[in-house]
Amino acid sequence: MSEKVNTSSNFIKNIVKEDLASGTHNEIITRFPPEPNGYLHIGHAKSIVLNFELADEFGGRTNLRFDDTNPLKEDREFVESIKEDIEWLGYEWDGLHFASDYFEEMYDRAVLLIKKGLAYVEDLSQEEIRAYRGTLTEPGKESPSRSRSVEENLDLFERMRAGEFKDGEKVLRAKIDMSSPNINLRDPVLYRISHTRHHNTGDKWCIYPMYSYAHPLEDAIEGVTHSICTLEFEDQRPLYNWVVEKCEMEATPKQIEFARLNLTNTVMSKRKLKQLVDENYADGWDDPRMPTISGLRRRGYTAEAIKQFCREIGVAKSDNTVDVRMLEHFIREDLKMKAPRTMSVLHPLKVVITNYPEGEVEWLDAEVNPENPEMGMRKIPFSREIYIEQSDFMENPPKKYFRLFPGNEVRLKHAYFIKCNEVIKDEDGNVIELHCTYDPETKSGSGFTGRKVKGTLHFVEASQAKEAEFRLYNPLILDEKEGNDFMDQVNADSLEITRGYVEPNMSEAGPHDKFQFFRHGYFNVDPKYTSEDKLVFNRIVELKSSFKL
RNA sequence: UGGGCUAUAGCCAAGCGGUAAGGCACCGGAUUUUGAUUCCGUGAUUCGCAGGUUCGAAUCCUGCUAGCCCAGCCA
Repeated sequence: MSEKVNTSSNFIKNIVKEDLASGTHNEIITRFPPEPNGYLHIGHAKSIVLNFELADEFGGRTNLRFDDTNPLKEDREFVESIKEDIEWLGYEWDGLHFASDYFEEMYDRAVLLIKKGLAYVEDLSQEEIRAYRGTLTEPGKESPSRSRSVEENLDLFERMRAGEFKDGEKVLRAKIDMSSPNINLRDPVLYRISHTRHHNTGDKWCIYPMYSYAHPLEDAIEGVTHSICTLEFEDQRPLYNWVVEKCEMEATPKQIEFARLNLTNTVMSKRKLKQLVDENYADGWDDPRMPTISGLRRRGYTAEAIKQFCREIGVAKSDNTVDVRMLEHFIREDLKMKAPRTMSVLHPLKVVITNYPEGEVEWLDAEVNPENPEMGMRKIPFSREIYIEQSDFMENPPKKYFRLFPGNEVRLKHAYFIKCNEVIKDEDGNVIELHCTYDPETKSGSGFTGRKVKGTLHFVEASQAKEAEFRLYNPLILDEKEGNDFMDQVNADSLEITRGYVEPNMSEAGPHDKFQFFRHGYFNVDPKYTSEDKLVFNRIVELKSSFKL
């Protein structure tokens, strides 16, 4: 299968085309700039696909840059998992950088700002700064520190760096406009003091730059031409441009904002995902119900399906909530030709074929994937005792029920027609076994046309069956449930674990092998819980079905 | 209510003054040894609303309405 190319347009692509046509840029350079303080999720994937494929389409380059300007929250652990996820998605970054690589240059540029009278060291406390900032509708007022001399500012800033002050005692601010209607321009903080060890620079620094100061410099230093971020940074664009200009950066990156991804039945914020993990609603960040890249991977989503989804949802500026069924569509489409078909019984019901010879096992021919004949054939056993799905039998079925019921005949996939003659129940009245007869003339592939049957069931032969565990997932979040707290929307039934049977040849299956369980859906061998003597499958997604009881 | 942004079908989304792409979902129908797949068909006289400009407007102008974001020494 060849990689699909996104031919559709979006406003960012249009900007890039214009910049190339006008000669503003000869090469496109983008970057994916995660903060190493958590795991990547499908929303990040949207940004990753956008940045990497946009540059690639126009022969440009994309850097991976960790925005590690806040050592209080960041950790090495996350840079490794982020790199792993990007690589798994199949992208190769051009340069691998850290914001912290540029701390020295950022410091020098701050000194430049001070010398130009465009930055000053603030004595006011955090609370006072907030009070002086004004409100959304009222202008702020200027701090007494604002009129400090360049010399004094230079001295104070140097002493901030030297560690002479405690956390929060001083701060470096840009001198812009305290009465700006855009609050981001009311003398924003550029540097704060934090005597915190940094995962990259150790104890070298005790002052750290703020995002709004650091980010534009990082982009400019790397020669990024199009700095793509999400909508909430729109108000910061004037500040972004101010920093690039006043710091006299050679390159002039352009910040472009797009709407982040929202998915139905899903929460995407790091805070909420963390809460689900911390309160044990999820089995870690890679729980198959999580929208994290690692969760989707464990669930069984392929990189190709995730990427194709990201390409097809488009890029725009309007708030959006994409139907999660669209994501499901792309994994079905990707696995349709790739995944071997196999029969598994998730909720077993024993069936005895009373007219089949005892002790005999015959091996039937079955296609591995009828949609992809190149995948060849396999052998499956058949004998007197088999398991079928509990939901494939009803003692008193409604109309249009094509499956097994007393007196009805159905086809067993790859095998024979069987007819239900007797229902065995336990003392509580539960159906525990069926007695059926088969018709040897109806063998699959024999060309039998004597009579037709409405239903085809899957089965697993009992003596050769291999036991397995199935983990059936439902949405973690229920949109239709209302609540003030998103935790009220957590689905109490998001995981069903069953034990059943798979075909004997499944003993060869290993972690991350993907299958289509006939009439059920696509499943992935779980890499965490599968062991030598235990096969565990994650249901990636069900097959679509128009069947309604 | 200061500033920024957004509004095209149930959900995404293209469109850039010449008469509404595409995908998902849904619903029909055909084929089917998966109630799957595949195939075929169906939905906007209309683009948040109201005016205006124009031979012609989703596209330009004016006014309104609704939603999202901003008052971290987070990113």
